[in-house]
Amino acid sequence: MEKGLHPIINTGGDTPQMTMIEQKLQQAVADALNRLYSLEVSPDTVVLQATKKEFTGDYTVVVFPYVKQARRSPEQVANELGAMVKESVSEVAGFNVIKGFLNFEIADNYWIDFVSEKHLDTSFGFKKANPDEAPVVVEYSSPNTNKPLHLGHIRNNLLGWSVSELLAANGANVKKVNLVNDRGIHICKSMLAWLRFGNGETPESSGMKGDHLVGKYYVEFDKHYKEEVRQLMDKGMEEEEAKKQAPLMLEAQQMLKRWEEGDKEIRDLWTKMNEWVYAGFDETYRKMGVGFDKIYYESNTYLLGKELVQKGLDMGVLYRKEDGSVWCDLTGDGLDQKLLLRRDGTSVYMTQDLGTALLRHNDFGAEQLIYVVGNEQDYHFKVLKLILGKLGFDWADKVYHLSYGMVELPNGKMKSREGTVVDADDLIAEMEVTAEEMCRDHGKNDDMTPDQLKALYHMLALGALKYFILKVDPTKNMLFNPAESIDFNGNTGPFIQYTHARICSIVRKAAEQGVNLQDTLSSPVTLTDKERAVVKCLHDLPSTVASAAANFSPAMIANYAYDLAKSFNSFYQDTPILRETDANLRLFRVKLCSLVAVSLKNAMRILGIEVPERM
RNA sequence: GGUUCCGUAGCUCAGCUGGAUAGAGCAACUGCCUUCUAAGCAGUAGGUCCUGCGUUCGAAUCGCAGCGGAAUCACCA
Repeated sequence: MEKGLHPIINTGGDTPQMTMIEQKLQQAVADALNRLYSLEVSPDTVVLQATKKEFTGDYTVVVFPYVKQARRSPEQVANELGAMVKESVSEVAGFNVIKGFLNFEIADNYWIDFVSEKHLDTSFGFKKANPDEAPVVVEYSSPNTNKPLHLGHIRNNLLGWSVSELLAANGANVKKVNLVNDRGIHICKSMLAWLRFGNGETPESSGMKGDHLVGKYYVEFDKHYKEEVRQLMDKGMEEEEAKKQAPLMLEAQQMLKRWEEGDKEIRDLWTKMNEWVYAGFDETYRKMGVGFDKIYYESNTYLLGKELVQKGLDMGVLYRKEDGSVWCDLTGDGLDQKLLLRRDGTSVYMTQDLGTALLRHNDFGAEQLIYVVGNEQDYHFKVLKLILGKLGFDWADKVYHLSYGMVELPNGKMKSREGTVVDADDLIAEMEVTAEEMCRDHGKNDDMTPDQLKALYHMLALGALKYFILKVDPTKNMLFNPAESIDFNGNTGPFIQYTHARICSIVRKAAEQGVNLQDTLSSPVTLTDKERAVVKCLHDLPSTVASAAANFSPAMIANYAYDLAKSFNSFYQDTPILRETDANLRLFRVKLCSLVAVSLKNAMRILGIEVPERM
């Protein structure tokens, strides 16, 4: 990822006094280095890391970088630093040194105060957005209206939604937008096939979801088109030529031309079929739990793109070939010539993307324009930014392509022709069935109403699916193994949902027993190792949100939620909570539980996953 | 062929700007439910971090080369 292009992510801490222990330590170490050895060290370059489990301590400073200049042995530097920092930072209860590693132990009181202050804060981990700030606009989904959504779109939608939530959690003023690719040759193919072979079939007459119906005719087109190409080739035509000359293809191109000319008949058919598709998409979006602040349609923006092309011609940064097609010469940038208008004057993908970029910039005055689009389009976005720059837009560098990896299946890539696409609606439906089976097997929810059960199945199904996809680094290609995706054990969404439900159960019972979370602790408590591990994990949430946002990586949030859940379960396994007889200790532990529940809920919310109070 | 990305346990993935003995889950094997939800917990086994060279006190992480894989280089989107 091009780090230099990551702009404007606000990475400050949220509530200073509690999250600044790290900075405090770094500052103290830097000061000590200066006083002891006269070294000028910037605090943020002090390497501070969590102490590994096998050593005692909470934070570790690596002193190797300073030993040469200090002219002391690593151990000596570490000991001298440790002693001085212990004096200056009240939270430091002690330290130990192993080789060049200086391990600081933080006083339990610090952790206990942290839990006491935060456990009732339902927005723990989130920063507030400033509504006056220029927004960050995130485009995602961007479907074509000629076929239903599939697994690839699912990753896009989940990522787009989650990254938006993530940036918002980190304090950005986020606007989610969708750019519907509702025009173009692909739609004409569906329309043509429907006219030719459809016999007037509608979603109502067939009982088929609109997007699936239109998709059916897209496949139908391809089938007949292939047949035509084969026939031409049998007559001795070269394949390349046959693909151009097949009557269906010529007719589709003709239809596109008529569409751009505003032919009423074509436009009416187009409107009708697109409406079918939108009704289908809306249902899928609703089931996935994603949505948008604004929806753009390319049919409304492509003309602006054409105007831009004209402007580019006037400016002399674009040129027209003899056949009438318009191009941009990018050879000076190490790239190639790029077509912007076809010979027949119709626009291509790039043309309309120029238009939408300008429109969006004008609409929002955005600080940043993020496009969640697969890495197969890396080249496209490189070119888009270049051309915007050539057209004289100084905001071209605000365009950021959030490029994510492809989804592969165990037996290779998805190919619509070979019927190996995983349909989004089918997948969700299967997950719901699995969730229902799992719940039945466990039999823990027999007293829930049918509506409650249905909602629970849906929540768990989506939790499993979303977590499975979002837990992997977005920039990487991922393998979607259906068998593993429906697993509810281990590093999965339902595991985290389950942990949340368990905690809710404890908190409910605590209330029944008269434990009042508003009460303050009557005396200090002594933390067990497992408690301390849980608290430290909780303490990391704000900084995890900040770094996940800086990296546009929901995966970092998913991993965090998993670590927290695991840490909690380990604690829960062998630590009495409600069974604890010391009322003060019991109160602390319930507070701790409550903060874990809040943190899990908030982390999962960033992923677009809801958590149940019972399951 | 040019460009870009990737290569960590049998499989799927973590491993933050270089730091201590490389971690999880799944699969396999052992234990733990008369006790707060066992969708859990604890443990065993499993590694040439693709290979080689280099930079460094220190490399899975940075650089170069090679091998292997993917994407892209359309008058498709």
